[in-house]
Amino acid sequence: MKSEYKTKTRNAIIDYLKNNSDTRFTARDICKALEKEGIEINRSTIYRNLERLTSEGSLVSYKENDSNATCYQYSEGHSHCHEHMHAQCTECGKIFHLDDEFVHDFENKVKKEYGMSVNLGKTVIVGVCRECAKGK
Amino acid sequence: MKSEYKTKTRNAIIDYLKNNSDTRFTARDICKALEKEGIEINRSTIYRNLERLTSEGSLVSYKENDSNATCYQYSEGHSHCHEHMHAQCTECGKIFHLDDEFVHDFENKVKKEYGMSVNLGKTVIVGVCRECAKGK
DNA sequence: TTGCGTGCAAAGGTTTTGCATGGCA
DNA sequence: TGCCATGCAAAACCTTTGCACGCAA
Repeated sequence: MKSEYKTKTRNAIIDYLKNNSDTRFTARDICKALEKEGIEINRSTIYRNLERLTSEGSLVSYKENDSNATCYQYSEGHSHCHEHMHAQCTECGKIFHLDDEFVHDFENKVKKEYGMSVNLGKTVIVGVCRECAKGK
Repeated sequence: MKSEYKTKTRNAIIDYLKNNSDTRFTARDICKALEKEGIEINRSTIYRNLERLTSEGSLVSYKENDSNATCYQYSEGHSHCHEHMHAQCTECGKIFHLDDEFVHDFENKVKKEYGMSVNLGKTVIVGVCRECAKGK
């Protein structure tokens, strides 16, 4: 059992992600963004905090196929993100939380037809959102 | 328009992946596996071939959340992998090709409810397959 | 012979780790 | 004061790239 301290560094990171909750960032992105705000945080510290915040459920993390860096995004207070499916726009990075009934229908079909138990929390539907589709 | 040669190296890589088509490998995995068979191939060459084989559609590639390396897997002659959804078992890595009608129903629901146009080829459902579930 | 493929070495980028120092409780 | 967090430097990895040489056609 380990206790944790509240530090300026951790608050700066979580605040920045919270205020930009519709965007995903790499460790590098966050480092540079905070730097512009006059907050200099070492890259190692960024990584250590991102890892902790992710395991605490405040952030979601994932890899993109066209980049070698891990992306992080604020999870918008969805404390039960491991219980529902997500969808992400490849253009803007926005994440949608799919907690509708039809998702469970889909889940059941996959189970029935392929014998696979879907892990909702880890599954990310990939596509293009309405706004980005319009913008083209 | 560039022509391409058939080489022992490329054949060794694609044969290995073909003979282990239910498993995903990193570049490192492939390098070590072939080494055990007495075939030494430079890591750069592995990467260059994996990239080409993927763009040709012989392989599928993706990132896993718990590793920083790109995974590759033989695509089993599914030449239209960009047209249907996939599901992957987190235990054994096996990939299922979901080209059923219920997937399109799901796709339509996501479009209707969230305005998102699903990219079937890039979407991977995550879960645990029947065999791995039994094995536990 | 022509030109693509490979090996080698180096470099670039991401992420991790050890250790001393700094800061929260 | 007692620990946890941070900064710094170094290292571990993954991946890419330039160049000379090798090999397929």
